[in-house]
Amino acid sequence: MSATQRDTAIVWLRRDLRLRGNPALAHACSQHQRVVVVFILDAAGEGDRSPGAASLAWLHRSLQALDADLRQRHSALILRRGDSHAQLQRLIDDCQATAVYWNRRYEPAVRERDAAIKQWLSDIPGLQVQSFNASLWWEPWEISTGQGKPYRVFTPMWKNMLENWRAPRPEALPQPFPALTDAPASLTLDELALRPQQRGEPAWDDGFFHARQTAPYTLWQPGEQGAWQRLREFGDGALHDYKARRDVPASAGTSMLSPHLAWGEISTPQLVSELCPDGQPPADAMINSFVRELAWREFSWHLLYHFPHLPEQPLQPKFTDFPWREDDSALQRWQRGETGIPIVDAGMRQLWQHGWMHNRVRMLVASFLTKNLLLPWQAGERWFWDTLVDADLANNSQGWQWTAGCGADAAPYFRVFNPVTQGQRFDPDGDYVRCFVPALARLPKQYIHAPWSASADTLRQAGIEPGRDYPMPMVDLQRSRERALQAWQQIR
DNA sequence: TTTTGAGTTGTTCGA
DNA sequence: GTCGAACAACTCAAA
Repeated sequence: MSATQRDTAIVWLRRDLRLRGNPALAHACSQHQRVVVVFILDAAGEGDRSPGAASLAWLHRSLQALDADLRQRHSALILRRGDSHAQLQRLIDDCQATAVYWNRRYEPAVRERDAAIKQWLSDIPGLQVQSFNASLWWEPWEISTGQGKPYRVFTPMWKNMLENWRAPRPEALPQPFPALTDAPASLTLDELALRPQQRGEPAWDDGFFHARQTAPYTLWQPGEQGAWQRLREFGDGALHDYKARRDVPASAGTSMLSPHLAWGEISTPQLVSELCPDGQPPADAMINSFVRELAWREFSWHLLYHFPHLPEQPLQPKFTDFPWREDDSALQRWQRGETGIPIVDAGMRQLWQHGWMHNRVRMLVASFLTKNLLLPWQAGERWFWDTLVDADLANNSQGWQWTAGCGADAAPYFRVFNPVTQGQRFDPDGDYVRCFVPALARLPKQYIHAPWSASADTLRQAGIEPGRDYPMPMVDLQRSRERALQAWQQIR
């Protein structure tokens, strides 16, 4: 086809909200004169996994940033809402498009929807339709065990990845970027009603982005530029002590790139390319341990691809009969951070205030819910899905299954985290607890993770009346641990 | 086909 | 306080 003024490509962005390292966009810009970048809000198209409230609050700002980046290049982001196929069809007509490109997603419901859309669009004469890989280092079908089966254990997969090292080559920013003339109709960002205020709710997301940010955590900056800024800060600082510091929730020693990754403002291939520029496995131990975490993300996505029931059903079938309890009021106490276990409550309150929780604490609160309270991991997974700005179907499901012990790894049955011991080990001065549970701020550090062990005198001096200022523990840690081990015996 | 080695992130107890 | 052993059995992956 000759390149005429009407030679228009549509780039359908979803969870790849960036201009750099974006294969669909790069292809469109190199092959077509006019490029229309569209985002379609299609809740129904995601099955019962449309983004949660916290994710939507992030999405609002990410789309805002993307539009600003495009406008700087004399283009713009076109916004639509509704059924993806219907909207694409309309947009194709609106701008006489000759091509539609997008980057692949791997969530079960989305895969099904996208396959149908690809089929329908491919039947339109003269329309090119192509999908690309923008998010994964390895496609799920590109790596397997010697038997040709998908990996169900991380370490052998990581060994395979190291032995067959793949150096990603992310696409450069299209230069010059094609200006958008005769822009098709677009909704305004406010019309998508992604922020709570626009749905008539209180502005509960303020704490995510402006007010009450609590040290040592800094402001989120959604969008591609924010992602690279975060990477620079991490690369200049915490990365060099990553192995030890990543476990200390009070020190912000993790990359905090997860929401940027979840929305594709930056991608694993880009990160690997930045961190391993010589095209070899990292020689540096710190970089190695961080890249290994990125490989875990790959592992999770591969698992979701090969086992699409991962978000709902335990990977190990014997757990179908596990005697989970049903207790809505206990679930609610956990959700609100009122369990009476300081580090658990600190984590749940951090989640509520910031839309994010430190990784180590995620394990602790998940272990507490599934082992000490014996509540189903699916209930925790759903809460995280709604409250995390980095909610990611594969990582969230995989992580919860791992903690519950029904997932893909050799979790010994006896691994039940003790939140007091863990608090003492990873938050020795209690800074993290003090930060998110201010009622305990004046308690000396030897009691901060177990206020019930402090004398009445000590509590009084710290200004704490148990049950009024801070709840009594909702379960006995020792007894609930034993109950969990007994429950495990039942399905052995 | 069979065998062998190994498996992210832990806790508790007793010396 | 520190340290090593016990805590089950199973599944996965590779030889």
